[in-house]
Amino acid sequence: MNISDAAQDCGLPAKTIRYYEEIGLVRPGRRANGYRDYNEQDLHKLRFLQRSRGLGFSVEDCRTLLSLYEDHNRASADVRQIAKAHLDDIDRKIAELKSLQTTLRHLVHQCHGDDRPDCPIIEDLARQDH
Amino acid sequence: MNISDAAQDCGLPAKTIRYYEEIGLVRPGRRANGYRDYNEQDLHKLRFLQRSRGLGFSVEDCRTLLSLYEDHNRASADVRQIAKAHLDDIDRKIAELKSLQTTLRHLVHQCHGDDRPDCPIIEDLARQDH
DNA sequence: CATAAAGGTTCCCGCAACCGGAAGGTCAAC
DNA sequence: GTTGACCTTCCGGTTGCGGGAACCTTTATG
Repeated sequence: MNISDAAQDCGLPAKTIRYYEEIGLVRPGRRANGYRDYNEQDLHKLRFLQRSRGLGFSVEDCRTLLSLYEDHNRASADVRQIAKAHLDDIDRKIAELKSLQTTLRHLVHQCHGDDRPDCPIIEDLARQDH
Repeated sequence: MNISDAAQDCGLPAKTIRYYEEIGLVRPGRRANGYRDYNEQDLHKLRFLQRSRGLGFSVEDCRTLLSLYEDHNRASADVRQIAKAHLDDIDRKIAELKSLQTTLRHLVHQCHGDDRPDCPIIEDLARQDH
């Protein structure tokens, strides 16, 4: 199967698939003409990567997850630990963003947004006591 | 004022301050020996940048905000529009992250995380029907 | 059958916003 | 005078690709 069909199948751009090969994640065979040739196992991996990346795992996490996926003697604790760390990261990011959201919401709400220069947002940004 | 004192004052790393100069945000004067010399106006700008970046505005947004800050004929609508767009962006990011959070929370919760290979997380990542 | 379009290949640059570190000049203190 | 703490510029790396050039192969069409 050619790369564009594989891309269609797994939902990843061809560029991304080539990149994953370059960093050693999925190495398809090659035809006589040099074209990449994806078999069913390659496609499984690509779909796995698509899904993992879609859940926000870093590419390096995906590499580890993929090796655990293929390791039938894995400990589920290893998988769980990666997922838990990622979840904690997301929790932190959400908390940060919510804090920004609150501040910005107040500022945007206070600014009348007309053609006068008077602006609580700028005033806040220029305040000395942060 | 030397760069490390300026850094101390505004709360930005010296590396960052040099970078901001390189991209034309804050251009301090130079002493005879070539050292950067920050005056009170430069410090104001740096503090403004520190605060704006801290609220998550992109450096390019900060550039615009800084020019509005210095433009006493600005329209507050221009400031508000930037802040509003940024806020919308944050709202979207929070929504995305919350969705991931929900999914990951379920998966992490379902995995017992022991030394057996049986793992709902891996099974989900390997599922065909996403 | 010739040719054009659509696919494939490699390679290299660019993004955002810096950080780390090397090589070298300057300054204050002991 | 020399040590150490500054300062300078420059170069490379980060994450995860995307865009595009230059070139080859396959397929469709007149």
